[in-house]
Amino acid sequence: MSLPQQQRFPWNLDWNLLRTFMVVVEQRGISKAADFLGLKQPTVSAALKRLELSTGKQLIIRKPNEFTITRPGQALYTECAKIFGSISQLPSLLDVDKAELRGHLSIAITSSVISEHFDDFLNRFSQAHPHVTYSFSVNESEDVATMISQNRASFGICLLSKVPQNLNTMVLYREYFGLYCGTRHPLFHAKTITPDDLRGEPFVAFQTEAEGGPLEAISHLRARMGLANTWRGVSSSLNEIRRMIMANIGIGALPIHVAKQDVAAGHIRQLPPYADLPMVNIYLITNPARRKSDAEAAFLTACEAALSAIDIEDRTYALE
Amino acid sequence: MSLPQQQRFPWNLDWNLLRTFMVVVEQRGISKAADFLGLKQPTVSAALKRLELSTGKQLIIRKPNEFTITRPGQALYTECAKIFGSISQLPSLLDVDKAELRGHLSIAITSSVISEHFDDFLNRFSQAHPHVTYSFSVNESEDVATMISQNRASFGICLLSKVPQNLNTMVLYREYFGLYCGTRHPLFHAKTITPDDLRGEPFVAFQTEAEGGPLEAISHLRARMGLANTWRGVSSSLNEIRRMIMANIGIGALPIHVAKQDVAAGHIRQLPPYADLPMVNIYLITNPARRKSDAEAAFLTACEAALSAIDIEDRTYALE
DNA sequence: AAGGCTCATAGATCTCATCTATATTGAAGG
DNA sequence: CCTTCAATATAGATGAGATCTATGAGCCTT
Repeated sequence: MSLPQQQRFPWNLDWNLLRTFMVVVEQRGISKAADFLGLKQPTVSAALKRLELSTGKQLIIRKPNEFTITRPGQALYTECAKIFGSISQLPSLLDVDKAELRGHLSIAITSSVISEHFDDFLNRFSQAHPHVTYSFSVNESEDVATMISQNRASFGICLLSKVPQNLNTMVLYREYFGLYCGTRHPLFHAKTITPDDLRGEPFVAFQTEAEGGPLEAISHLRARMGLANTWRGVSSSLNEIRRMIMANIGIGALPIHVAKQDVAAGHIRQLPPYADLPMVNIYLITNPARRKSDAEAAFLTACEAALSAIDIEDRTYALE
Repeated sequence: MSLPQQQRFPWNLDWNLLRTFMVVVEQRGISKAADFLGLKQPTVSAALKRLELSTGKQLIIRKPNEFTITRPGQALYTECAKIFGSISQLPSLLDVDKAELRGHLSIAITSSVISEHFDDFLNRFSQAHPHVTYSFSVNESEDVATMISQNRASFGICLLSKVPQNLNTMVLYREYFGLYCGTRHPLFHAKTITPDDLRGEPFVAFQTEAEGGPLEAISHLRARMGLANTWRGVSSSLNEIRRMIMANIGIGALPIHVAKQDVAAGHIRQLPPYADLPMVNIYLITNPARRKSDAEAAFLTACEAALSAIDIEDRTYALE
């Protein structure tokens, strides 16, 4: 449970000590800093000692005659001064009018995005800002990335075969893909299924399973299991893949957290393998060059907050 | 004495509340934040209330059912997240090796820089870093600025007629210029001196007193007092101006804090006017495009700290 | 209505930053 | 060599205030 010491640092640290340290450096002395701060000398002395304990570095060499700031101390001072600057500007930053947030968000998204977390977040954001409007355009992942590059939408949500330059990305969630067959498939009612049973089976596939695409890993999985060499059905839409599996056009891959309810309802059945399944990241991408509207900025901020609060493990959708 | 409320903000604020606020936003709730922080709910509730009191803004609308972050709250969260980020990176930042700072500082400076504060700072810095070496090249202000633009020196110290684009500047100190005459000048022993006594008097001048130069204000002063139309001596060096004044080549302007000791020693005498004297800033200029060495970065940091500690009023050299 | 969430409030408690007082250190000066 | 001075460190007392427990109030669900 305990994180490495490095990670805990900002939590254990008393942030006010940074301000005190800044003053000590600027006033060149503990006594002078104490005067400046309206405190007594032992107070500041103790504070500095606490900070040195937290950082694990000697920051200032202080003797009756000497007062020298060590190299770590110099570096720390620079940062403290910056932080102080940010905090100084907070009042004016907060002085935005409280008018209802208005504006429009155009979101480019792929069909296969299914995430409780994201729906939940969207719900909360729309409740908090009832005057923000939304448009969703559904596209293939590649086109989503292109639209964001061309600044034609506020954000994109899609799969990525490689993280593009010039775009900011954050991982919304992760999913695993498993193989499934429909009720009409002979294997659906088999007692046990061995990997060999899949040999030569026809299959349906996402267009993005092609070599070089973001779902490339799925085609590797198929190759590993020895399925047929060519597809029998193809689509870029998750819903159509699901339809084709249930219609028994072929075996196909689905995100297991999406398939789960269909499995529970007895519509489809998962096939081997059950471990080492391909994992895929679903990204929210933005164009840093875009001049963001208030609504877009607020959305991004809220989204970052939401993602910070949830560990990536908890946004990794696996069978529990 | 009391600064505007805005200025006091970073001092009055408990910086740790920023961290708490960040968690409240990310966890979407006071109770959840309390769990996360290992505290109890009323504690966090009180903390948030304190923060809202400090900022003077409602940050979160919290009711048993509702949890909405206001616009100021959103803005604050963004900043808090940034600050948290900086603090998280502190440990690695402080992990610089403690080896003695070495390196060289090449400083381009004008002749007329005379400042206890700067000498004092330089002394302390050189004591703290005995292995740093220095070279001073004395040039006219304009050339100093050019050298820095061309990245041919670490820093420059000079007068500026206008603050240049593309260079960072900070005011080292301010000085006032007064008019002086030497012992051999008839006015030196006059009982009283009226402004009219200066009419038509010959004078000596800094080259930078020319129209458009940084000391332009001095030529305006001369015009106001009705001195002769053309100069009798000119130099870019303060020492030579001083020499010419004492040699009675003409009346001349000197920084009053520099002239003070000569006045006290009976070498020169100040002439009217005694008020509304031209004020001049002496700048330390740096080239932001320069890739700074460790020594240069440390020097700048230390210099910023020193300047932050001393109010500009106290770096304004006037007769006290 | 009852139960279960949420957050706010009140009062008790106890931690810990701050204080006063004193010791230590090293330099400067008689 | 022994003060004096000016700085920092240490020790112990004190008190403000952050934290706790306990309770109340509002709102939703069952």
